[in-house]
Amino acid sequence: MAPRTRRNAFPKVVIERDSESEQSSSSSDDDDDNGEEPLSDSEGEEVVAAAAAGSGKEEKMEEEDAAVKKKGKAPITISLKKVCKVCKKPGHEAGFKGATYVDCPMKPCFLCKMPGHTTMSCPHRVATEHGVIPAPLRSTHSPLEYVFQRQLRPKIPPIKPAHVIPNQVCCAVIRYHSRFNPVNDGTIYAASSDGTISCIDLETGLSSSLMNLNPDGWQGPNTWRMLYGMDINSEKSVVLVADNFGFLYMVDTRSNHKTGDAIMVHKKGSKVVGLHCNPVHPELLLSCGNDHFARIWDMRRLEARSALHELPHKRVVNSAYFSPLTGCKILTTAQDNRLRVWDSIFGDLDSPSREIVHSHDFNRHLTPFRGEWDPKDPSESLAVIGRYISENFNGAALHPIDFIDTSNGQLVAEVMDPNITTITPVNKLHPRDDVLASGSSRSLFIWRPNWTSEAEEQKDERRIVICGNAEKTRKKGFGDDSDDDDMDGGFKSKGKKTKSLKLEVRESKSALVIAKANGET
DNA sequence: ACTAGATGGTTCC
DNA sequence: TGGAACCCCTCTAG
Repeated sequence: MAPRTRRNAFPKVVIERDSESEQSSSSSDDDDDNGEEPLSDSEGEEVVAAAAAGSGKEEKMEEEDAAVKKKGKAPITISLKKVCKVCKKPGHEAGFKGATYVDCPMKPCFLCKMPGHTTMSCPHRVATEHGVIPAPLRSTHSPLEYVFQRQLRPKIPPIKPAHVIPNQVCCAVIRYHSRFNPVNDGTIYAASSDGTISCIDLETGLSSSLMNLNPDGWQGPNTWRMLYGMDINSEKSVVLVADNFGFLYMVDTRSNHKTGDAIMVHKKGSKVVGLHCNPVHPELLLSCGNDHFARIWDMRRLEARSALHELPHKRVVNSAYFSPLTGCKILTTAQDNRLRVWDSIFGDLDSPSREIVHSHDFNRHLTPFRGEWDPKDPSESLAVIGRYISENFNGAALHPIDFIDTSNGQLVAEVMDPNITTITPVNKLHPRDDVLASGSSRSLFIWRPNWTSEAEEQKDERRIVICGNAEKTRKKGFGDDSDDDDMDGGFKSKGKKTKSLKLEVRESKSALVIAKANGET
């Protein structure tokens, strides 16, 4: 209706239908020159109309018309063809078919980022090793070591403990919101996106401010400093934090005052997202950030451009951790869908010992994924990390939590629960108990091994698939469960019914801490 | 049952 | 160098 009433001053509207023969033009000076690609000639708002197949076409066109009146642009093609929502081209469709995601064939593989195949047929997806890129031989130092690596090592049976995978949900909290930060015994040091560090006493609930990077308040985004990376060096009694402009700050935990000047540890203006103090060598600090680098620093000589080593990545580095027992290995998670492992910080650090392709290429709405070491693994090879792309699991699209042997890239276990459909980018294993805490910004789950009922193993033996029962709106056992006593530094809710709690999972030195704060406090 | 919007790194101009 | 457009598997309020 509306298009017919338009005058010559309004742009021509060409409608393309799903079948090529059915074409109509609503403009008065119709010249049928619509051989172009349906959506190639305009700004993109026509896509909306194109997607609106079926009902409401006329209303859509009226809206379209109104938009055109405002802009006075010409000409516009409205396509009623179905187009791929990813590449906007007809002939195929991407998206979920049931619980299976069908990839757009026009895009590179969503997993390994290489062209020529889709995620479904990606060699890294179907390979047993889950896509490991082996260490280059030049990482060996001497001919002797080369011989050892090549000829002797494979014959030595690896001492690999049987990994215990916490795979059953024992309590779950969905919908919580909180930003605290690391915890140390009865106190929490919190680094905040408002640029402050505060110290909170868990007994009294009182907090004191240690540092404020925005003393003048909001002066615009160019000056507002936000804290991201944080760790505590208890040996040196300092809290280390880093901001979104590439600078590192230190606060003495005894005097609760800032020590020294800010040090530029990453490219000026780039976000420093992770700090980790070496668990064995207190003088070593690891940082990572948005400038695509992870850097190893000597705490005794901390100044700009004085890093001991620079570990380059292809994309932003989400996290970087020393290994928990010897502190000799490094595990990083980068946004190029690769976990990287350096086997020895005292060896050749020019290139990673291994790159493991793994889907953690988060979209911007998610907390960045962080691969973390299993602190109980004496071989320092097991790592846990949430997976971004989903798997069709009995008709449900689930995002498992992967346990990966970083020595060979093998997927040891994938943990999931049919009731948990959310992505869990942050996962933490308990330092001694077989407990996994996993969560995102809005949810938290505690997993334990399923000893009572046998885990349902798929025919594929290398994988363990779990069926559990999570209570979606209410947690059970947490706080009432005496086993939780061993959560160092955490505090129980003393038998109270736990309703809406704020939760934060964090580690302090070697301990997993689950801090719970009642909304009242 | 549907969609807009929050959100941030990257790329292109 | 800065601004704008772009972006594949979210999540949820409306």
